[in-house]
Amino acid sequence: MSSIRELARRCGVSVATVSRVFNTPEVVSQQTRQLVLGMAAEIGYLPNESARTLATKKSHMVGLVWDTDHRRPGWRHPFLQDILVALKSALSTHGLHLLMLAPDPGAGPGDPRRFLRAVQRHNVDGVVIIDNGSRDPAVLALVDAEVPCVALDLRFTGPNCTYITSDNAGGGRLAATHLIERGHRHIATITGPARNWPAAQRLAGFREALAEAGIPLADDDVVAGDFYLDSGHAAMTKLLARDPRPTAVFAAGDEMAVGAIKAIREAGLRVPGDVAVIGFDDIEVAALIPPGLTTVTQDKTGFGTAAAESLMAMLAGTATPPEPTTLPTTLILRGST
Amino acid sequence: MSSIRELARRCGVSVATVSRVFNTPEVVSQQTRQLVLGMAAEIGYLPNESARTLATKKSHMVGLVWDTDHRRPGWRHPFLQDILVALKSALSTHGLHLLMLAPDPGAGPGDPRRFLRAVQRHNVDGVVIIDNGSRDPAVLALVDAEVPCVALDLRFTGPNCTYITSDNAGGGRLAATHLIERGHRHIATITGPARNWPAAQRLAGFREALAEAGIPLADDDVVAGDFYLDSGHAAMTKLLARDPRPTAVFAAGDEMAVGAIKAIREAGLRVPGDVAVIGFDDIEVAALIPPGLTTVTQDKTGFGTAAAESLMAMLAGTATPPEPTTLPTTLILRGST
DNA sequence: TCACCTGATGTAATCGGTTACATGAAACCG
DNA sequence: CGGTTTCATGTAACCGATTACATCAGGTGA
Repeated sequence: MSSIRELARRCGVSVATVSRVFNTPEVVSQQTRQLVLGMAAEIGYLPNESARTLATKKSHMVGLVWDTDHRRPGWRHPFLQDILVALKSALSTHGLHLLMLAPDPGAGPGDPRRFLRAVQRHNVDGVVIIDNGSRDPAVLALVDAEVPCVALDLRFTGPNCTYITSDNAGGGRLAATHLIERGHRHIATITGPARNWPAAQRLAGFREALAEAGIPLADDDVVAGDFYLDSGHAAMTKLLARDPRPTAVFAAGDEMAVGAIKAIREAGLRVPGDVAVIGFDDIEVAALIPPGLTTVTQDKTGFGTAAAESLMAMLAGTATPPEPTTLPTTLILRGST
Repeated sequence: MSSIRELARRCGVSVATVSRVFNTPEVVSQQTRQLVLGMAAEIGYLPNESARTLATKKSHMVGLVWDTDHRRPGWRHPFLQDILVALKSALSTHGLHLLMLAPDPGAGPGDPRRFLRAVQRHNVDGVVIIDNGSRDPAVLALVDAEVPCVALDLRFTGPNCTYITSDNAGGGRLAATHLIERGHRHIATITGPARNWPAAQRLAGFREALAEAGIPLADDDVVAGDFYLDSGHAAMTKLLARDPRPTAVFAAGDEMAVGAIKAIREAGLRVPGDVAVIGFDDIEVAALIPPGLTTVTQDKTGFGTAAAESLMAMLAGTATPPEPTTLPTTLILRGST
């Protein structure tokens, strides 16, 4: 691989001039610029990023901390996967590469600095966190560090940290309103884990809209799941045992909604005839299962672009991190309501 | 950030000794090692990877080239997403980080070297290609380069390139055998694009097994799709118009299988009563749609670990790339057959 | 004519590591 | 006891860029 010295020698100029051609072309004369560029193309010269990073401390890489908790395989969650790939393309348009970080080999498996160390070693310009809500100390260590940091679908803040979430409350409200408009008056909900913030917000919005419409929500009509299929099935089974049974259910996640539909069918009932179901997330299955799951969609592409933009703002060197971004949610009508 | 010189000064040793403590600890005396390690922990010293890479030309990063063709958004395919995350964790266990490469900013959008350039600039130790089969020149440029390279679910070979695929022919055979055992004698298939190698292999295996059982396969019972849902629906519609109509269908991808099921239902027929359906891939939906899709599963985790191992072998410096890996496929029984 | 500015370029220190080679002390051996 | 190993460590060149500062030629204005 040819170095900058080699290129400089061939052009009969100094290394400084070559460097300027690539970094501040406007201070180099037309003539020299052409010469250097031409020769660079000819011998296939490419600046070495490691050397640049060493000198400038900017790596043009964003570190991704993903799925830190191996006991809860968040990586299987299609929603998070969609966000990941959206993030990658958004960063690409800014010329940033995404480094999926392995924990630092010098740190033990439980070391709270295992990701922070990896971040520091690699001189990444910023960090994005995608995780399924486990309050892993290794993640919190990042949030408190001085590296610019953006958390996706998690409410983390810090001196250099902001976050992106959907308008979960608005989405919950959307779901309730839709069911009310469809004429339902006895509506139950399958919510997420109590300590999960997005889940709590969805429930809060849902509650508000019901209250505004003067529709009561009994405690027994609120059942918690864990966002995965089986919990939705179990919760729905419980709800079907109620008397009178609810005519509609809002599940705070699509997988749980699918589980609920399964339970309803197994009870010999029909969707949406006997019980209407609305979900949240709009993952791929939502469109594929019959009769099609009506759901509140989250803007996965928006997560990616918002994260990239927040990061760019912080890289530009603002004093305080940008405000958290809240992405609008919208209703997707399908056959289940 | 404290440097190696700072640490050496504090310990009263030379930088060479400190470097040895981290790279070849066995040549350093117990005593000094303890001293250096202790002081390193105290002042929070971490070796700078950019500097190491500059000196050693090993970055401990694997470049990922993902979804090069924006007209065909392969990133939406759940199967590829599953492979991606499996790859990430497999590499983690080897202490390798995964760098999702953006095209080199110095190259135009159509430049066939836009990924190769990014690879070279960043000194990545190897490259993994995950792509939806578009024969993008920018991908082929990588395959022909001297950087170790592994292609996933693509049949690419080169001087330093090997690939991982499933036993697609075996999977096709599995599907056929299963349907035959279930008593079907008129079996159709929805295959993938003609030029797609995995699709062709699945079809070949399927054909063989039918032939061995003495069951004919009419040309009209073979319809091509493009792996996406709608094409499966369209293909099935065509097949249902046949007289007599097939009693079972093998779809070479789960999304197409789901589309087929939809078409069958819309025609007022039942799965598996009137038409049995078997898919390929085992994506998430397969388990979620009623009645559950019987399918041939690909080992996504296996893709990740095999890729990591092939890469490790090449990094160890073998003369020739390792043989391509073929991962076994297995039958997953669910309700659709 | 001289002092001064401007624009293009060069010199050399620096970023933070690795490593070939040199050094020196202690151990070993006949 | 002199010579040879062996072990632990140090010295300094090097990896490939960036950039503060110096230099120098040509142009400007008084």
